[in-house]
Parts: sequence; C-alpha cells; structure tokens
Amino acid sequence: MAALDEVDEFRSSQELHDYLRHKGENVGLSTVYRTLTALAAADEVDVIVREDGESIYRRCSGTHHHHLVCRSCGRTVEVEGPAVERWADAVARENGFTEVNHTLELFGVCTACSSAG
Amino acid sequence: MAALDEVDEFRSSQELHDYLRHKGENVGLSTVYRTLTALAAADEVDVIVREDGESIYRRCSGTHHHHLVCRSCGRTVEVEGPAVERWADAVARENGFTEVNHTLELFGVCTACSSAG
DNA sequence: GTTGATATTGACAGTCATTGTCATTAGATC
DNA sequence: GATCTAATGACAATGACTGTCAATATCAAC
Repeated sequence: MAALDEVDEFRSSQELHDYLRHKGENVGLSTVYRTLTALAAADEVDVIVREDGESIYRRCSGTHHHHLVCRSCGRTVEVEGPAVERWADAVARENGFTEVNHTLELFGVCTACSSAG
Repeated sequence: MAALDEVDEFRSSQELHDYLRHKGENVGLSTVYRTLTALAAADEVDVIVREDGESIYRRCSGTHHHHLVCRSCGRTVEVEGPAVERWADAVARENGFTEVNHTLELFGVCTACSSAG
C-alpha cells in the first residue's frame, strides 16, 4: 500500500481510491481511508487539510517541513523555514502556551498552471 | 448579526446557531451559514479550518494576523509575524507561484487549561 | 393604506467526505 | 481440511455544509 504513494503529489482519499480502481486494483474505499489514517499516524505520509476541509495526503521526506501547493494541479514543493519555527516557539512561550504545534501551508498557482489558465 | 459575534472565541456555524436559538432568536441554520460566509468574504470575521475540517469563525481586528488558539478552551491570542509574511512571499516568488495565500495557525494549551488539566 | 416588485429568510432535502458496521475473505496454525 | 483471527470491502450512517423554494419582510409607487 505504501508503494502506491508513487504519485508525488497531494491526493485526497477519494482520488487515490479512483486511481487504484482504474489501475485494476479491487480495493475498498474504507481500506484506503484506514490505510491512509494509519500511515499518517505513523508519520509515513503527510496530511494537510485543504481550505474546503478535505484532507489530502502525500509521501514526504521525514524531516519537519511545510508545503507550497498548487491549487490547480496539486504540484507540491517542500519548503523549510527555520525562522518560522523559532518564531512560533517564541510566540507560544511568551503567551504561556504549551504543547504547541503549528499548521503552515502555502497555496498558490504554479508557473505551468498560471500560463495555461 | 454582526452584533452577535460577541463571543470573542472561535465558534463553528452550528455552535453559533445553537447559541442564537437558546437566546430565543428564531434564526435558521442556512442564514447563519450565509451570514458567516458573507462576513468572512467581507473580511469582517476571520475563518480558520480546524484539523477535523470544521470551519470556525471569530470577530477579529482588521489587520492581517494569525492566531494562537487553546485546543481545550478555545481562548485565542492574535499574533503578528511580519517576518513570516516576508518569508512566505519570498518562498512563493522563488518557486514561481502566484496568487499565494498562506494558512498559519498555532494550536496549544493555555496556562489556565494546562494547570487545570 | 394598498399594491406589487424585490430581497431575505428558514425549513428541509440533497451532497459529499468521512466513519461505522458487519458479513466475507485471506492467512496462519493445527 | 478445519478453525481461529485479522484484514477487507460493500454498504449504511453521520455530520458539516449547500441548494431549493415557498413564505415573509422591505420598500417604493400609487
């Protein structure tokens, strides 16, 4: 199953399910959800929640990073921002918050899509 | 309607609807959704998408800012990070992305809740 | 005050991502 | 092959959100 994260772009559960079905795999939607949730819990894939509330998944490098995602085609660039991490920690500490994590994602339109559309 | 954003914490549409009904207002769920969406479009309220995909709304200051939200009680601190904005713009430009916006929220546990729990 | 055009409202049904259920299936062990 | 157990997949259920549409409010013109 992990071998099927060959897409290298963020995909929703349903898209992955369709993809698998069209490849001939007879796999159930429930199993896709179960597997993705399990993989996400084990930090084997990254999850982000899109603006419309749908969760999308992608195979990623193990290090902490964020994403620059094309709204149109899903192409994804992994980006790092050590300054942001430090800023987030500092802000949390100043306000007495603990167990802080942060969500930071960039959504835009990539070169290919902006020239096409 | 805008006067009912007196709660000062992030609330979902449904929570706001319940709140209004319990106050005796005979307001429909559709109207709550419509109004919140309109207010959000007019930048009168801030929207963030929680990790479970539910959208929550809050009356906020007009300037661009982000939020440090207590996972337990919902208490919210508005925070600013000009450095983050600059970083996001730079990253987007370097990768040729346009129409970029970013989601950045910090979730943690505030002092009161961490000492209580 | 009444009429009529127009916009807003709210009850309700529909949509869609996600989760729960449960009988069936696959795989291991005897 | 029999049996036990865990994983699977078809399908129903949930819940947030959106669409529909008749009823109501608003308001200008008469």
